[in-house]
Amino acid sequence: MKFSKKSEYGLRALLELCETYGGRVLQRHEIAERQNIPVEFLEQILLALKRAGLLASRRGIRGGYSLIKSPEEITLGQVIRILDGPLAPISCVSKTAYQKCSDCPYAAKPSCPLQQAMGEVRDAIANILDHYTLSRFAHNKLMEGSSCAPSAIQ
Amino acid sequence: MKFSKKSEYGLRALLELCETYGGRVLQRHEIAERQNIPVEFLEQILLALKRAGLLASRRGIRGGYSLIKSPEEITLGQVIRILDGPLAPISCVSKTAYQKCSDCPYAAKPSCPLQQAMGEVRDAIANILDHYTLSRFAHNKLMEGSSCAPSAIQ
DNA sequence: CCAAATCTTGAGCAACTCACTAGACAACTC
DNA sequence: GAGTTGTCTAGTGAGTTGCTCAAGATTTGG
Repeated sequence: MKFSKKSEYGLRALLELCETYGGRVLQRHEIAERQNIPVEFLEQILLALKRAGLLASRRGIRGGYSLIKSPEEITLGQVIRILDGPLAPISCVSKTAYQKCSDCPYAAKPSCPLQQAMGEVRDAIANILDHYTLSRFAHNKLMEGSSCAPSAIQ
Repeated sequence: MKFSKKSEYGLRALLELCETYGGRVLQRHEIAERQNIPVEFLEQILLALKRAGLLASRRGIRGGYSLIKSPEEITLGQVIRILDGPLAPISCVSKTAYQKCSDCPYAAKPSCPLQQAMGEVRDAIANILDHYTLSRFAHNKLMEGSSCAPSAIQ
């Protein structure tokens, strides 16, 4: 039940691109250095985000990437779906990539316990991530004392 | 962002074991057949659940597995954590298996955007699964018309 | 127009994980 | 003590993840 590095890197890269939104372009190595991401891997991620219409790019010596959608319009859910595929914890509850369970004895019946439970989980995840805008996401970076404190951890 | 087959099979197996709770034991092949699960794989799952204290087993010709905790006391969250590991979507927000991000530039800072967002997701997932008891889970099987209808799907 | 810097594309790969299999062994019942 | 069950350890093939490499296309500066 993990998100991939791809999503993580993608979101961190967008954090940088948010900062220069409307201004200059960022080159892949700038993003890579600041965010500590292997540059060739980052490239694949940026290209995927470009194909999805979030970024624009320019080649050549003054080239680089830039956000072309407002950070208000982009949600974490969109980004993760682009890079990681559907959010649903099992595919029989996915709204974007539904697939019937092949081996589940309840697949044919009117109600499946697993579908019921996992559907709730899917909705909860989507509800958060599809309403979490990039601008709110980037804003967190600036706030102080909002606690990553490892005190609650064990 | 998927749950493994292991968790799925485990939950489906527990559905069967719920039915005979307090009564007779179930043999692995009975569970395997009814739930359409490869029997040797199921075995590993049942053993893990046994080691975690949810099941008891008996060897020999009258052997088999049985639930030893009440379905009211077992939650889906417990089961999934036993079989799949922590629920957290990235390990720096796990409460049961925290690990500091190695490469994240915000790891040292007072607040990390990713941690903030993923923490919310973690809490939402845990909130559902840690309050979803096995007895409520098993109950869904019996209800009619609660709709797995693929109408809302695309 | 040439050369350097950048993005673009596609292929490749080592390590890991997932889903499952196999086989030797231990314990229980009749 | 024979047969039937669970227990344990190891292995394995397919697929995914995370990353690298190399050959191109495009832009700009000189």
